[in-house]
Amino acid sequence: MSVSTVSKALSNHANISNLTKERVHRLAREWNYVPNEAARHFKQNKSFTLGVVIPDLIDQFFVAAIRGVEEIAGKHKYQVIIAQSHEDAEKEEQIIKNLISNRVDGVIITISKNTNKTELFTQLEQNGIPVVFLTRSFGQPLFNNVTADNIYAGELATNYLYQLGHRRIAHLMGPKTLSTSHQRFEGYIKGLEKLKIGFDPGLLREVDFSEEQTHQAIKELLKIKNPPTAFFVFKTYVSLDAINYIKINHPKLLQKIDIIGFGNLPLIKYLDIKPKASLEENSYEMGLQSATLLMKLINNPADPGPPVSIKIPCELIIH
Amino acid sequence: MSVSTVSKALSNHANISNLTKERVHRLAREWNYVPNEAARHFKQNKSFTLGVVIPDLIDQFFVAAIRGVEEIAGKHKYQVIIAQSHEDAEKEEQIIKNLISNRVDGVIITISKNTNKTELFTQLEQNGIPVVFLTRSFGQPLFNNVTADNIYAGELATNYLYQLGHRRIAHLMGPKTLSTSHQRFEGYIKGLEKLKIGFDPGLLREVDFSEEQTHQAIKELLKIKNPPTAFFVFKTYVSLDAINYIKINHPKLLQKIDIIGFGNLPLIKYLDIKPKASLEENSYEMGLQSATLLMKLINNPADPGPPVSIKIPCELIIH
DNA sequence: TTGTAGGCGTTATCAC
DNA sequence: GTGATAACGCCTACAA
Repeated sequence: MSVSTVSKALSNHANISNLTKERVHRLAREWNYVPNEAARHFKQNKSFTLGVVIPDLIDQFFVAAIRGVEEIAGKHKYQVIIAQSHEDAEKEEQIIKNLISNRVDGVIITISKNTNKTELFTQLEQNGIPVVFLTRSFGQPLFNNVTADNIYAGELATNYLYQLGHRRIAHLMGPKTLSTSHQRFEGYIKGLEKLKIGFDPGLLREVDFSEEQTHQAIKELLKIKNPPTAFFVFKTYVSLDAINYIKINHPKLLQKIDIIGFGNLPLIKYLDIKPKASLEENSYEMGLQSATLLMKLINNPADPGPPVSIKIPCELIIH
Repeated sequence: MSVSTVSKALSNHANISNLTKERVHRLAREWNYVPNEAARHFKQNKSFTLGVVIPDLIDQFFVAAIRGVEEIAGKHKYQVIIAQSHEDAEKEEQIIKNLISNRVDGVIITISKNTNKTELFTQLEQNGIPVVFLTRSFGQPLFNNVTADNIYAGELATNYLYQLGHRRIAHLMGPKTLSTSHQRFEGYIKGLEKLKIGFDPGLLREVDFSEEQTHQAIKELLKIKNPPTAFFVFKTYVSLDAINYIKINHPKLLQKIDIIGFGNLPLIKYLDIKPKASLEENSYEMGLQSATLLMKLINNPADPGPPVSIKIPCELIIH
């Protein structure tokens, strides 16, 4: 029996008789034959692999999102390679180059907070490797992206804090490089406007996710003349550092201050002093959607069309 | 210029003149040439990839260990593929078969709590794919493994609880399938013996890491005639569920009960009611060591030698 | 120092 | 329904 017959039999080609197929499959099992995927990839010029590039696995947001990606990838018999940039743009560049070398069929990426060049990503697309931006994206030019409905969620949070009686609501904004930061800030502003509270620039601080900077921001904000009684925070990990700071330095304020951040993380259930509420970003869903979109792009390479933007709604979870 | 000349030039082969090398490298850069790793892997029958199979990325222990693996892999220009079994032995089997198909050069695995067959792993080794077991392992037959010094750490914990005045020290043991569970239990027993407190089987419960089972175990233990005042727990995630249960159902006991578990997780810093202490497993170090061992095995396929066991010491971190 | 040829495992194409 | 063959891109032994 020839190699080609065997190959066809194994892939259940229509031209092969059932008898032959059965015999081949039986022997393959008997001899523990394992097809060499490397050869297959090489021949087909496909790797059946998705690259996922994220800042850090310690962030439970990404863990949930990856679960969603794996779910979809598995259904398409695709593998997933996970790589962490550790919020370092250079490391990220290196990872992407590696993914190109390895001819991944598509990339899902949450860019690092320091990433400011779009060239690498256009280069990926020019190499026929579609890219989907997850949660963080650039402003322009637009790439395919799946993001939370940040603006609306920002309004939601601001509004809820107002309902709780707060009139001095501060915002800890994310790094300026991220579109996400601007969107969440925009939601905050919109919320304030609708509530007829003016925006006080004195209540705004930018944070880089480091514990020190968060502590510094809270310290400064609590020192101003008419200090905030509530904080709308870029993400829950930052909220936790904020709470820790207040707990230690202003324990009496703890009861009076309310904090809301993005990310309804599993670890919250272990906390005793919880944020007042969290914005559930549905990160698993975001993973599902970005992988679904990516698979679509991979399977229709001819017609990429204009960049797609998918917005996932957030919910306010009160703790 | 021929293909082979170019190939040699790119890999800085000795036989190529410097002039040629320079010219080739320059053009490669200019034309954005990226070598096709798939072809290379195929030809060399190597993938320059390590497979890492772990139960779940939500567990910060594994995230730190992976960081260590990536560190070493990167130094050897190896890629890392991460896959999660979600503590499901079948899913794990599927993952490993996939890794074999993809001809990974080596595997680091933390087996699921339900894994009881060793065949797959001998099969991997028979396929020339070395395996290193991380933290969890089988009793016999022995495979290469990197584990915490569980027995000594168990003694350490038991002893510390005794120093705090406790005489009724319960143990929440991990699943019986895991060698780790037995080792930690052994340490507990040894500790008790050295302290001249007899082992009371009534103070032992097995947990499967689910919240319900942990709650049930604590519930039962607090109901017995002479209930425990301290708990030595298989891992910190279980400790947290235990603390939550006590907090809700026996708030008055909270001050009197001390809990120690394996795993000095980053999330502990956000907790207000912390475990009394945690055993620092040095998971990053464990990742480093297992990857180093694996790279050694990959690079010396001729002489595998007897299975290697590496023990990483633990420290008791008091919160 | 450079070029030639063969082969790695799989699949698509075409001939039988 | 089955078999022969070429081709994918890279590497390497050997020839020139």
